[in-house]
Amino acid sequence: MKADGQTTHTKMPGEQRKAQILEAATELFAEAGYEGTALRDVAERCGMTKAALYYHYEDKEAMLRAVVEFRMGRMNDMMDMALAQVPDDQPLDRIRAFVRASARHIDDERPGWVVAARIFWSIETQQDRAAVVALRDRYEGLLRTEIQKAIDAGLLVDRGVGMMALMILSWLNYIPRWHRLDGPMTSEQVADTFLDMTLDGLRAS
Amino acid sequence: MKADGQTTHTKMPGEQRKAQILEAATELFAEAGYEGTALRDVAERCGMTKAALYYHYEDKEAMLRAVVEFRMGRMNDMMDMALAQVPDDQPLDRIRAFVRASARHIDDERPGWVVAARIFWSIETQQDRAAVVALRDRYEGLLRTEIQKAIDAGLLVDRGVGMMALMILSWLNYIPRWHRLDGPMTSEQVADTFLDMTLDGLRAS
DNA sequence: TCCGCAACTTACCACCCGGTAAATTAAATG
DNA sequence: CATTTAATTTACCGGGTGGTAAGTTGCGGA
Repeated sequence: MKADGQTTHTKMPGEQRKAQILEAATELFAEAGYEGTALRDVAERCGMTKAALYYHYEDKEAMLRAVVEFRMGRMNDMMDMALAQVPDDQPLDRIRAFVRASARHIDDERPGWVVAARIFWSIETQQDRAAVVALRDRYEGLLRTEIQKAIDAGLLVDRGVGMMALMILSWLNYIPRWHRLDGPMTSEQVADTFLDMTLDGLRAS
Repeated sequence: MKADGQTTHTKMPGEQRKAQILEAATELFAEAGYEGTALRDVAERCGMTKAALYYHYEDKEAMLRAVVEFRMGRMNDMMDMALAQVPDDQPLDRIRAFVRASARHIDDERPGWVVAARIFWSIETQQDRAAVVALRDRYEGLLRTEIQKAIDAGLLVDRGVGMMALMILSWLNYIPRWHRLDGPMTSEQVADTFLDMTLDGLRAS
């Protein structure tokens, strides 16, 4: 029994705790990076001790792996849902759906996005890295597929699918670098504007 | 005198040493980040002791500040030189010169670029941060100026100078994230392609 | 020649990190 | 109510970090 009258720590079922740790770690990793985040801080945010984390995750890197895989999976799920609502034969609309859904995700779950886009490079283990890269490729592949379809349908010029996708993904991924959630535009509006510019070009006719 | 027959450490004039430290720190910061870099490693790469660093720089953050300010200044110099070679009344050519010079810089001095573009966020002190942000704004301002001139000359449509600059800077800044120096294209070629796409748009006429 | 100062080394400190072992607690089970 | 076990705490460790104090080296100038 505790000597003083401090609040007794409540216990939680393992599954619930793991999820809680995952979220805390996501936020902290996004703020301070993987190496910049101390396990003590993760524990504190969960209202428990650092040592207790080791009951749920083998070590720090296992935590990182879990966080990244969860976020990447979630991102792919979001994209699938967004694309499912647009007819298969409207590639331009599907591209816009992809871009919009990504931007919405950037605003709604910014820490999660940051982890999936930036922090995952901190994974050192070759095997884990490969698994995560595969998920990332899947996400990017969704966009490439639609671009290819749009080219085949004569809707877009062919500048090389890879380059075209890369340019869109570049300004998309770069949004969280400068966009403020309390600013005048949502990320979705920004992405919409960028996509218009990308499709129509900046040159005066 | 040293007890054994080890090579006596050569001394260097302060200015030269400071530059050497700056370069070593730049490379290490770019590789492992600010927090991920140990001062001992910086010292080792310079062939000296960790403690000796403190003779030249007050502390680690002062080193970071010096590194970032140097790189930002250099970047601005490069842009000035590149722009100086294009007539003032050819804003489209000047935009291309800006983009190309930036891309060349990305390949020629990648660690320096990484420090100027990413690592500088590690500066905690508000004052130092502001000074560096000012240099960054100056760089971006050069592009915005040319875009505005191009709009005024009727060469570009007006989608908002800020947004237009932001889109170009996005894919530019994102290049080092994926581009490999040993790959098939130079960053300059990539940037050239991206700029063509940005100006003319992806949509089939 | 010797002195002075710039440039450096050695030795150390306090602190924080990730990780571990063993004891302890809360809660479900019979 | 006793037992079990999942969940957690306390106490600790080795190692690496940024940073400091005090002594040492070597070169340049009077």
